[in-house]
Amino acid sequence: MQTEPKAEPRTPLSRERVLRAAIAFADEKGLQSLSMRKLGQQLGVEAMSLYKHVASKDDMLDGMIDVVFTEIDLPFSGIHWKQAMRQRAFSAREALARHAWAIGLTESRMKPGPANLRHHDSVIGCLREAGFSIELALHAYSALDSYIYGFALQERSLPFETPDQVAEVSEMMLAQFPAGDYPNLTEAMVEHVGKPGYDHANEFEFGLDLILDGLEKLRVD
Amino acid sequence: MQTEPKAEPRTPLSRERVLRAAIAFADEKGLQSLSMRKLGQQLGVEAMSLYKHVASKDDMLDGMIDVVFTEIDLPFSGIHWKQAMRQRAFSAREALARHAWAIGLTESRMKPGPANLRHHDSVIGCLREAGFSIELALHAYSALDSYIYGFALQERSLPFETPDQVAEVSEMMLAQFPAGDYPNLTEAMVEHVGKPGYDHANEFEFGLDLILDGLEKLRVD
DNA sequence: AAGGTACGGGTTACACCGTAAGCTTGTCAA
DNA sequence: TTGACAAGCTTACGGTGTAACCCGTACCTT
Repeated sequence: MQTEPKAEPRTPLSRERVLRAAIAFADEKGLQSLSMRKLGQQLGVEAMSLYKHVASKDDMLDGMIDVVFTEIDLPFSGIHWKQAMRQRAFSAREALARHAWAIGLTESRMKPGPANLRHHDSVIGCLREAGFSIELALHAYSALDSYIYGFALQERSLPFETPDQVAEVSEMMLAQFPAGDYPNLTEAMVEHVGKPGYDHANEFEFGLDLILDGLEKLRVD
Repeated sequence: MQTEPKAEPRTPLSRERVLRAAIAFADEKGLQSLSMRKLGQQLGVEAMSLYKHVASKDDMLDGMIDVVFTEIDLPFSGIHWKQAMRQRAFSAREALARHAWAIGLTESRMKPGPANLRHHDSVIGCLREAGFSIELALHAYSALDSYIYGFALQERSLPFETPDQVAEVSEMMLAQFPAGDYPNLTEAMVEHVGKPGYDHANEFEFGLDLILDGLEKLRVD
């Protein structure tokens, strides 16, 4: 039995393809259950074959993070810095919500990839151009990114997504307390549930504008 | 050979002791290398014995997080809300810096422990007492905690700790760029390194006060 | 005192993990 | 033709979380 001449023209692997598949897997099944073996299976390949395109699993995670940074808009030039920072922040929040696993990979940020560096450079450039001093630009960047990442972190750790789930979870938690244990929290949750118009995007904007308005006042005109 | 009557009076395990040992281990060796076997070894016990006091490793991680929350000061009552929030924020940052692994365990926050709930209740109570409406109190809490956690997240992912390391890392990164790739980032780093007085605590306060000042203006008197 | 029972340790075993080392095969240049 | 090389596969090793089970001791009930 001779080997067939052109049996399977399967598209060859590449770092790009491995990273995209890994991201898709993590988006769907969670970072926890992403293993080299399962990823290989998904790609129709043995686990060890992945190592031809990726130095190690950690290297793969680094690469995945940098792809996520690719999806975050750079601040647009030609518009007011505040508007540029707002749009960048929304874009970042969306990307981090889309890839909930990314925010937890803090180890990977110690070796920032090119997309990450490019992003840093672009944001600092935008602020400098708007008249911020170097120190103030760095402070502003730190404050904004801390807020953005922290919000994404909290959003990700919420045990609900839809308003229905909010109500459901609230009731369960309220029923679990000995009723008088957490009075302020209880009050807040009851009030919270009573208002169906609550939106995460609103919540995000509130803190973001708080910071942006504060920065505007500190800027040197 | 009969068994000795009172050979080893080793202190018995308990959930408390397991959690404390796990925290100490994670503080020292990192969360990555914390395994049930190694933790058991540290406690002079087989790995499986830990499961008599802890339902699973995840349950242990949940417990560890709640212990960390125990170390965060509740907002002091009897002082100005702004001061209370400031001290709480500093305390939280310290605790999260002390236990760098804690910020990454977002999964565990989906099942908040009693210390966590108590903290929530206390903060909301402090803000309500200061005259914030329920909505504004929740918005304020969200903004502040997003900032605090995000700052801790970023601080943890910095590849340096001492000012010497800052200079060292800066030079390495600058040498690695093709010199003109990231002009703004380069300028910022050069400037940054030139100023030895830079302090993380300052950076933290900057953003924190930005938010607190903004909140003060929104509060209903 | 006798028997039961619950607790807190240990032992073994299993399925899964990342990856080092070496093997095979197809492609293409010399 | 030959030889190098890239990109797959196979095997194997040490580590992981944990289910299932075993066993001595302490205490409670009768």
